[in-house]
Amino acid sequence: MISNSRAAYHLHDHRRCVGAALAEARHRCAAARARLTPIREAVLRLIWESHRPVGAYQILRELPRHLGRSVQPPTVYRAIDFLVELGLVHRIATLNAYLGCPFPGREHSELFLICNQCGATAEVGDEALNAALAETVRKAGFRHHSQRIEITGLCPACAEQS
Amino acid sequence: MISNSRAAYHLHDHRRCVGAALAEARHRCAAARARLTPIREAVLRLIWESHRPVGAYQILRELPRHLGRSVQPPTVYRAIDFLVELGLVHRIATLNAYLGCPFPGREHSELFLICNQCGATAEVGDEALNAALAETVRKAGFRHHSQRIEITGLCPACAEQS
DNA sequence: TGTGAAACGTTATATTATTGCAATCAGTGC
DNA sequence: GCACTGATTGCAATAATATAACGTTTCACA
Ligand SMILES: [Zn+2]
Ligand SMILES: [Zn+2]
Ligand SMILES: [Zn+2]
Ligand SMILES: [Zn+2]
Repeated sequence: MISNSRAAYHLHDHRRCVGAALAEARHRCAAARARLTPIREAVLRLIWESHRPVGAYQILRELPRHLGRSVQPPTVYRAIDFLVELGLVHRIATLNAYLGCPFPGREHSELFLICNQCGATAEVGDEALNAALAETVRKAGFRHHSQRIEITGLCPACAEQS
Repeated sequence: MISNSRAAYHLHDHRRCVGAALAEARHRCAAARARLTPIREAVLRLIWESHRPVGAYQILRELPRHLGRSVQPPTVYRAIDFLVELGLVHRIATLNAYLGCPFPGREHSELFLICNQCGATAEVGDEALNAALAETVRKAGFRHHSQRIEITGLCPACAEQS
């Protein structure tokens, strides 16, 4: 099992999260012969400002802080699509929002733990869970392409307060 | 494990699906002292015309067929919200669409198998899977309130053709 | 330096969902 | 029956999210 729940829900050195995400982004772009343009990097940095999913129009509003100028919706959506395509960012469908992937390219369950108190969202990958899910799906006669698991509840930090 | 994949993906007597859904709706409304008004019933019937999720504005466009007159978006959304609240309908977040629940009130995994060829979508409930998922979530220190699992791929019927 | 594909700018529009308030309706107690 | 009350619906406007279409610029590569 792989998870970033420690970082997502507790005080930590978030600069390391950002640094790792950017390094990984550069690495994966190079590997895919794709370009991490200023706009794409600015969007990625903005998404990585927290462990909370960010909406496209929030990105649109706040991008000038990172980019020095404003852009139009298609530009933001193109950057998001690019980052999602490369596996650097996930779309959280129930929130219509986007979240940086803490471990691009590694074992994935597309499993997200969304705190509905503070909004912090962790990602978990679990091989055993994937196997159980695949088996359930297979029993239904279904050919499995992609999956997405969104859990809402209380993160450890918020649960402690209540 | 409970599933409606047989019905969802193959030829069957769909009138039975509709009849069961309506009977269940009446039953649950009575139990909750809620009213299955003509609008709500028409929306439920429309959603149950197939095993494919239906968008809110598609419902809006087609509702006159069932209701004899047209309505405005808030009316449709209110009816949908009511049906979702009662567990008679599920929202498929990745499609922004709504699907009738084949077994309201029973064991739920909120697990949907969406065929991206024909659009037919089955629902599965699996206690073992729920347990595995709950355990994974618990290990991350998260307090689990609700879940939603959306799988895309090929249904048995479409897989056979390819 | 040319050249083609990728990236971006710009305008407009599509799609999905909600707010706020007034009018109406259904049941309840008298 | 009749007033009261909360639920439901009508209606107009608007918010929030996402995409289409097309021209221009940029950039890797030859
Ligand atoms: Zn962090
Ligand atoms: Zn990820
Ligand atoms: Zn059916
Ligand atoms: Zn269901």
